[in-house]
Amino acid sequence: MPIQKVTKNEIIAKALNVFSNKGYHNTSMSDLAAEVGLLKGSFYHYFISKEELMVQILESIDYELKSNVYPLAFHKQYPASKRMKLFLKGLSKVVIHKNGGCILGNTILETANLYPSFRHLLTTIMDGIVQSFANIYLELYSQEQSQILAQQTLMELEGAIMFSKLYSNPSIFQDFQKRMIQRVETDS
Amino acid sequence: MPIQKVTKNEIIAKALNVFSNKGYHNTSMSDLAAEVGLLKGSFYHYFISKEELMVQILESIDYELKSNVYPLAFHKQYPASKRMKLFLKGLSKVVIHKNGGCILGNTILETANLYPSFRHLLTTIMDGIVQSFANIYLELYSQEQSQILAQQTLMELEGAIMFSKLYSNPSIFQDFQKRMIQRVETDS
Amino acid sequence: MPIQKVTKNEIIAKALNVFSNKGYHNTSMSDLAAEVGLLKGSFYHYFISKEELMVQILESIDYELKSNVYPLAFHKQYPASKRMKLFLKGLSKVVIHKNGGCILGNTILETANLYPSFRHLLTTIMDGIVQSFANIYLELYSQEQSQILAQQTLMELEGAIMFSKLYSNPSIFQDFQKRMIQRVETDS
Amino acid sequence: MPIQKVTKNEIIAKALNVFSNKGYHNTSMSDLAAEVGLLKGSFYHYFISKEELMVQILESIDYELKSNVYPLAFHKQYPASKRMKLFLKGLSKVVIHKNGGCILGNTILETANLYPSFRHLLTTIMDGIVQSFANIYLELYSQEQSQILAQQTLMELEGAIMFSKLYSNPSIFQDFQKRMIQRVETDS
DNA sequence: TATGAATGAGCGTTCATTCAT
DNA sequence: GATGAATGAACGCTCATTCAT
Repeated sequence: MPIQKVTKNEIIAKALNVFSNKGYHNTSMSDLAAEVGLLKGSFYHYFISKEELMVQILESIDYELKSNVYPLAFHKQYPASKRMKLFLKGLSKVVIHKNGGCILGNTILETANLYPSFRHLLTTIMDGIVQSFANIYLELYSQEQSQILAQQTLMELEGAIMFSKLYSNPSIFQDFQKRMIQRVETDS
Repeated sequence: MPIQKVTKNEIIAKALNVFSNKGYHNTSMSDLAAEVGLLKGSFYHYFISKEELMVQILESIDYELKSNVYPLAFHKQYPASKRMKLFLKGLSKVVIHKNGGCILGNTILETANLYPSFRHLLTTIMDGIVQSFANIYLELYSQEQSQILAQQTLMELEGAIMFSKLYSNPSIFQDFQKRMIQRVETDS
Repeated sequence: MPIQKVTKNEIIAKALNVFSNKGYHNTSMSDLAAEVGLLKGSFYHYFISKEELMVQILESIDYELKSNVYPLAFHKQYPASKRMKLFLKGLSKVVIHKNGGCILGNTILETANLYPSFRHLLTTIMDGIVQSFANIYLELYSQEQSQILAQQTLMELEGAIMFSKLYSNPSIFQDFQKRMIQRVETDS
Repeated sequence: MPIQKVTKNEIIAKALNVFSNKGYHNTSMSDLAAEVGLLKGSFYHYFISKEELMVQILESIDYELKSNVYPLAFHKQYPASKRMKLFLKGLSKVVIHKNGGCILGNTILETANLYPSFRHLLTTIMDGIVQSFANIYLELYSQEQSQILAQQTLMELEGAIMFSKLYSNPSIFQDFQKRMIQRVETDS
């Protein structure tokens, strides 16, 4: 076998970081290649285009969430507050990158109108997150209320990350998390 | 005397629209010039750079909000719900563009880490909006609670616009507005 | 007015030469720019793409032939042999370039199946040349025979240029010309 | 022992087809590898370069013509017209590919000035074809006249193929064939 | 003020080729 | 013999910007 400097997954992980920090259009293939330690041209052995790379990043996020994060919201034995805490932690790990904000929010605002291939994946992921939140709320609220609360939660989450980024102040997002956990605490 | 084809304000208004729809990095000076009806070279008589143009756009937004929108939230005779309604309407007019979302949110996510000149203006504007919301909430809540609610409101607003854009569904943002108005309704 | 290093027509003339010598695909925009004394990027002020440049080259050939060459074949007072001689000379001047062969033949073989925009122009030009030959033959042959002979003549012309190029021997094409002139000589 | 996925001859046959359709410069090694079912890297076990591949294609054409096609023109018992018919048929089979035209004409126009290694082979082949035509004409014409007619025939053949390609009309080439056969028919 | 030619760097992508495995 | 990762140069083209006119 030939020398393998990197794996596809390593590229996806590193590219995700660069995109998070610089945005889709402001990230060049050179930036990505440099981050990975390849030449620009070599990048195309792994991904046929910049667009396809982003698609695969989003797919890997979708997979990661389905495998490891959504289940946290559906855990049978934990109370809502614990599930909320674990879910937010897991979600943050996959989707939020220091200083760069949330890859989902970033990508939605920058590209949703331009790349249908992105939009479809992004809606799938956002739907999945909302349903997970909704399941947590179901412990305390009606079906309908849970749905609404879940959507609001994700909206506020994206807003909170935006604020954190603008003010370079991570505690804004941490406060948001605490608020969400408290909301589902039943201190009987 | 030479012909003046456009005014600086006209350029700012049109450029704001283009940036809202295409994003900062994905908008070229050619795009802007074409929209305004100037040639690329002529553009530089009005704005020395793309960055400076965006700065002036943000400044004009700041000015517009201070002049015409924040006062709506401080109106002495109107009840909170009416002020909320008027304020949201005024804010949307200045800051939200059809399909393109909110220029503030877009610009924060795309550029806050890259252009300090943008960041300062954006914080000023976001602070102003939060304080306006807070003033509305003050009719019903404590100082501290109003502050928190105001920040949450703006977060959720940005999230709601993001959702509207992703799902191409303006009613998500309209529902958000209704929710905010109801929150401060005191139907005694 | 800004400094003008070159005119569009100069570019067309020089690009025609380069394309004739190197072929369409083997000619890079850098090659063309260098020939003209511009940077690659500057080229795009004159032609929006390589394809469009070739289109305009073909259009200028069509125009040149219509203006100055076809009329030679329709000259009322000259005998067929003189018209043939003048027409071949005029045609060669526009369409054949030393060592590079015939831009029409080259472009047909290399691109006719790839660029519909080229094909349409090429057929127009080839039709015009055939009709001119046919008009010369009409002095001695029937309508129908003239048509056939005209087409054969252009075929042989392209073949003769191909041979000249392959053997680096211009006299092959010159012999062809003599043969064509003799064919319409009426030595009464 | 390692698997041999293809033979050199198979590659040559398939590459000939691709080059015929797309031209030399517009055909990439990836195109060729894909057509053959090999990966790009594997290709270089068979041919050290794109140029060398084309050389071997031309050599194989030369060989094929010498083995199976030229003899048709020298057949002792057949009359000129039958030899012409068989020879044209045999020649077409080796050298002409549907839609793509004649590999010889294509390659001459595109590369004769660029690759001396091609030029030598191409002249050898063209000479061989001319001599075969000449031999057919010898039945009816003088040595000298046969030579001239033979060269003219090949020129017109290449021109006829060019026209067929430009107008996407194979009957132009078929008409040419009929004309050549009739020319040597002696209907006594 | 407006023009548009020119720049030089950079874009995303493809090229022919190499070579350790 | 076959692989496919890697190269480095080049591709066609666009970028933000400059400036003589």
